[in-house]
Amino acid sequence: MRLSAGVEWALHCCVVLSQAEQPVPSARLAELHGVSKTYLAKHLQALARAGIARPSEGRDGGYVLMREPTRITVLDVVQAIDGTDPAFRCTEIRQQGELALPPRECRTPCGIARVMADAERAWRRSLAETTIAQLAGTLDTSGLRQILAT
Amino acid sequence: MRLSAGVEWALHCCVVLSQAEQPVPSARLAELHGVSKTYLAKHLQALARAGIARPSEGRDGGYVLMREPTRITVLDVVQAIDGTDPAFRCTEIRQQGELALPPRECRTPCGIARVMADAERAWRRSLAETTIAQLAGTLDTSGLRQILAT
DNA sequence: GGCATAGTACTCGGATACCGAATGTCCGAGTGAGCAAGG
DNA sequence: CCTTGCTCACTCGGACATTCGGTATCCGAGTACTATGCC
Repeated sequence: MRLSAGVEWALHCCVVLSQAEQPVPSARLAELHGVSKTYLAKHLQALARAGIARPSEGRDGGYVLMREPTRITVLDVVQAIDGTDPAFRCTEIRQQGELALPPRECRTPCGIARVMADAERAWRRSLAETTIAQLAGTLDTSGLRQILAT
Repeated sequence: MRLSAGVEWALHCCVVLSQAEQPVPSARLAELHGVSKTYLAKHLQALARAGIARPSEGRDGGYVLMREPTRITVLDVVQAIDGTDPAFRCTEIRQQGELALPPRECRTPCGIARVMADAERAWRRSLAETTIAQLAGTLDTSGLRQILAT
């Protein structure tokens, strides 16, 4: 199980955007973090599709957060980049092969799928407990604000 | 984020093995579940490397669980197949690019990495709460035992 | 009848192709700001 | 001085290569059972 590197990029970008008063272009965000400009742009598009950031075009354009940083959770960003599909997908192999169960015994979810779903719920609940604002609060943002002003 | 299909296969196989009194060959396990024999064999090797199942060779050989089903958790199986590497890997981009932090401010883990690690801990804790024995207890094993006896 | 031995069929194990998704890159369409000219 | 139109640089957005891990397969090495022949 592997999480896309874009998740890390997007989270850092959201922290930066939470401190910015003006739109920040994707190329600028990439420079600030030392990552690929074009590939970061792709992930920022995902943030826009999810309603987390809003792009503005033309000169002096860039991305702006659409909600207060206190109302954007880490889970929101992770799901925007990585999608909302569950990591574990039950293929119902209990209905396949020699010891296949009859369909009428499969009205309730497979026990294995239930355990995996519970674990992912716990994972999502944990991620939803932290907001972008809290992340920004854990680090010194004075230097960040100064750089953004220029 | 996507979990290997082998995880589902391995969990089902462990449930079957928990009900078997004799070694069960990998090819037989594949038939029982209607999955690829050779690919399942690969995952069973992973279970063996993790000390969950033990293979015996030669005729009438096969796999046997190495511990009581009550002492094998779902997490054990998931980590045997999927590995123990965390899904989120911090690449320390806070030390890269224009707003790189000085190394002395990076003695403690990045706040983002901490949040992600906490979530994965919650995920693992949830998976560790269920054992193979409990999974086997949720379904009717009479038919399974009968098929295994033949 | 008991035992040694050779045969055999069955098992696992690692080395080898294949495929899809994540990663990374490029160029074109669109837009807003700024400047210049005219009133 | 204000308005209006144009220009232009800058932005995003989607379409196009490349790399890597998961998926799937095959054949060889090794072993335990079994049948057979001998004592």
